[in-house]
Amino acid sequence: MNAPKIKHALPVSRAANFAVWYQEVIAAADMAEESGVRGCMVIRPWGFGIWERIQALMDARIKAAGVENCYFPLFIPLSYFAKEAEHVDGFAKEMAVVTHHRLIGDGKGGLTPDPDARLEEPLIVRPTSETVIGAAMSRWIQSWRDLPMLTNQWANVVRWEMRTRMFLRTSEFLWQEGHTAHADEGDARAETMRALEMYREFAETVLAMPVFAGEKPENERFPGAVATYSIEAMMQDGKALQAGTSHYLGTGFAESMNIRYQDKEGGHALAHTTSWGVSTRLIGGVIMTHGDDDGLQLPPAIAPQQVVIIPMLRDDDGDAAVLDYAKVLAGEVKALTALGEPVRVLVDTKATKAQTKRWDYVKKGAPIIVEVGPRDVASGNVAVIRRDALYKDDGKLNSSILPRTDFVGQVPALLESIQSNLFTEAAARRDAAIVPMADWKDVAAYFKGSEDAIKGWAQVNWARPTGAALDAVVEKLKTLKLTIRNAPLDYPTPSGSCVFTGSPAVETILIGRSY
RNA sequence: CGGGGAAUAGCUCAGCCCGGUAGAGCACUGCCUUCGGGAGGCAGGGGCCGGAGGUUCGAAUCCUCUUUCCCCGACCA
Repeated sequence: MNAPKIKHALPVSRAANFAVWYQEVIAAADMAEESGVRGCMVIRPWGFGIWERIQALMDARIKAAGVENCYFPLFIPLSYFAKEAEHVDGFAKEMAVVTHHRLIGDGKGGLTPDPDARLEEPLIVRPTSETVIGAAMSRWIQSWRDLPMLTNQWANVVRWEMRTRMFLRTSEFLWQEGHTAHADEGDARAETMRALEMYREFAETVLAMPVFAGEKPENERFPGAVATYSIEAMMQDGKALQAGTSHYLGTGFAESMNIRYQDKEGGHALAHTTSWGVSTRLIGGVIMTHGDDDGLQLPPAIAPQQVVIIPMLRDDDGDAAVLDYAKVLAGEVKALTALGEPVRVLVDTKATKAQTKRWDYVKKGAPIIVEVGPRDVASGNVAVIRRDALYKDDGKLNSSILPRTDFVGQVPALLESIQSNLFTEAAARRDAAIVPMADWKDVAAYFKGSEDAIKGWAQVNWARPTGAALDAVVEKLKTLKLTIRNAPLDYPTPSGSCVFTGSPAVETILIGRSY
């Protein structure tokens, strides 16, 4: 092996320190930064641009399913929360509470909540909106004719997490929460699965992030849910990321929020509700799925700019011609369609050095970077860099010179190929890191003392133990910092016995470390 | 909530032990030479040293109080 020496764009590699590398990508790509407010981040234009792409494409899918967007208040009366016991237990420890509505001077030049302005009933800053939306549904739903009621909101929520990491777990995060009410269990469960499949398809085709859609074990259920499903992605360090969830809530929330309807026979019945969401965590998933030692790599579908044109300006008389050439090129590319949408192209005319810009966009993960200089103006060429093929075999930057018209003709295919390459590579990495195991001893030996090694997941048979038996399993896993990720829906029913209980297995589960 | 740090220029930090005119690198501004793997030279701009008290002729530095953030553990999209 004599691997060529490559000068990478980031000071830290994934192999050297994955956690530091992750932070470095976010900083180098100008995605987000610490805000000075505990656990809360400032999302910068490039990072927010990615979120806007996610929003646009997810929102289209949500609307296509007949779900309507609405908006509910940021504040939830404490009493709403108290109605659903399990739910409040699950969230009580991590909620921000508003207790006053006015400040007064503290006599020392500062401000303090006015004791006379204490709220009669404290308000919770929403950690999720089942309860307020449930209260609204209670008003909106009278008859079987009102069902199903399919709503969604794009919002920020707050969970007072102890430990935060940008995009993965922040005190405040942005998400979409779907809330639906149905006449019966069958219809509600169908909606739960519909949302789960929507997330699976979105993760794989839009984010190029392979995931397993499956059911979470009982101990990992959303507080108050009857069944919780997730999509689970594997990051490049082998850890799992829960990238989206869909819950069948049964009639528990309907009971506590009084969501009842009159059925065709004139009787009264409780609605069956669901909720489902994905958050800005998806961006963290994209970073850890596709990022490399040169920074972020964006799937073209969510890249704020898919083609970035960098004019090589020298601050002389030749600049005007280079700029004109770049603008003509941009116009040609903009007129194209790729992945079903007009191609997003940027001519970066900022008065900084072209070389600096090139590496800036490498770190930001722009799929295609095009450099045009005086030589290209003269020859009718462009210099093209594919972010997913940055280096040649000899370790040199892989910049290919193409006639401009040839390049323009190739753009849609190029973007589509980058999109599918990213998925293929990620899927290969993930599949190589999933090991089927037949015995608990094997699992323990495999994961023992491997804090830093990329171990991925174990795939084992499972008998769905409950109660004390399940608790024992969870404890056992905890000693190795492992959790059950989910039981993938597309795994066939196994024939062997459960690695934990020895009972006949009913499904196959994935076990791994997680974020 | 337990255990560690840290707070000084836009950023990363030094200075503090041993009080005496506020520092470096990067970034930024200007000029010159460069330019397709992230350039170099010269000259500049920029600070209430987290906040409040105290000790002292004099405090970034010593003392007291306070606020906030970051990292490591139990909870989570």
